[in-house]
Amino acid sequence: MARRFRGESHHKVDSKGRVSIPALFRRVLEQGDPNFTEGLNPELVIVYGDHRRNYLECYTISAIEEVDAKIDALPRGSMERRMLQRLFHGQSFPTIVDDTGRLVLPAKLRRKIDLDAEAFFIAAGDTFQIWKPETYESEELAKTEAWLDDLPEDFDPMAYLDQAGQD
Amino acid sequence: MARRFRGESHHKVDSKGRVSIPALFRRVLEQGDPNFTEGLNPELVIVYGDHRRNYLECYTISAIEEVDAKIDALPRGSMERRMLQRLFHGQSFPTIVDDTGRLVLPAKLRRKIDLDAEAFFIAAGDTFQIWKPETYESEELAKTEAWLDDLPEDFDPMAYLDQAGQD
DNA sequence: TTGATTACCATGAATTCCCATGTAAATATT
DNA sequence: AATATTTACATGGGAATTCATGGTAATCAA
Repeated sequence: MARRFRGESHHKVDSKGRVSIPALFRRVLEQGDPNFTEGLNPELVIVYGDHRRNYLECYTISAIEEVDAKIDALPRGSMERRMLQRLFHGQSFPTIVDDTGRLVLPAKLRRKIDLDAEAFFIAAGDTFQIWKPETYESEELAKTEAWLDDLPEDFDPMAYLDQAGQD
Repeated sequence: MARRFRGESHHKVDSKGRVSIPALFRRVLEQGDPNFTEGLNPELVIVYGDHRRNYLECYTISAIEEVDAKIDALPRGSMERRMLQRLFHGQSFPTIVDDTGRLVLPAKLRRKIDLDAEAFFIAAGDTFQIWKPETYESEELAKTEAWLDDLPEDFDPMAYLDQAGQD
């Protein structure tokens, strides 16, 4: 298993769409790019999805290559394959970290998630996500709260950990 | 695996059939043309298929060479071989990117997919497709919706990714 | 010779490149 | 331990380049 992203933070987005990538995430992007060498800048792929998705999901090169391999393994012409191709090949944007550790988000992507002066970064396993802070707060947190509310008062989410391997 | 096409975008088609190729796609076409050198323009092959296909599928030179090799490997005189030859050799159009990064689509090809003032480009695996925007939306998206409707409310298409390796 | 195709030139907008600065964090030095 | 130095980070600005698109002239084809 490759190195994981961890952490969350806020960063300014300037008028050209430039936004700093959390420094810790940069280290992971570097390790996840087979072509990366000291002095160079790592590449990555931003998957933005269809209108229902309101955040950007960022993949390291090796993470996206794993996905590509899985898609290639699906039968040609199958609906599953078409769907996943549309998402990962069509609705995505390949890019590279710049010399100052920033990402440039094209206007199209910013508009899609309604991003303006500030972006929220949060790790999610072997990818990380970029949200408009307000969206994240209202949408994601609300979802989590609602979910926790359905559980017994003293329920400990850690319980799920042990369940995981057994399915 | 060669560099993949990634992304989607809309471009104007002028009265002469000229249409800009997404800049990122051009880089892939360049890398996929064994004869390409700095200063030159890459070649590519557009497969348009029979009357049932309503989009154009564009191959890099190396991608089409792979296809050709596979066809050559089929037994002479076999139906499979004849079918594939008709599609890839007969119903296709070899061309070249022009100096300004555009493709010139002959009237015949435009008519075939009923293309007029605007074209939609979308990456799909190691090729990219050119659609009339309206066709793409109605046809592709409708198909998707119908398909999603058959699935459980909260189903995540991503689940197919994990399934993929196991079949 | 007339409609179509190809080659050249032009331009505004978007994107990339290069350089600059303040500040926080890490390391070295008395 | 306290202070000085260096290094890494986050952010900003302007110049240079690339892109998408349109137009006109030259070349073909029949």
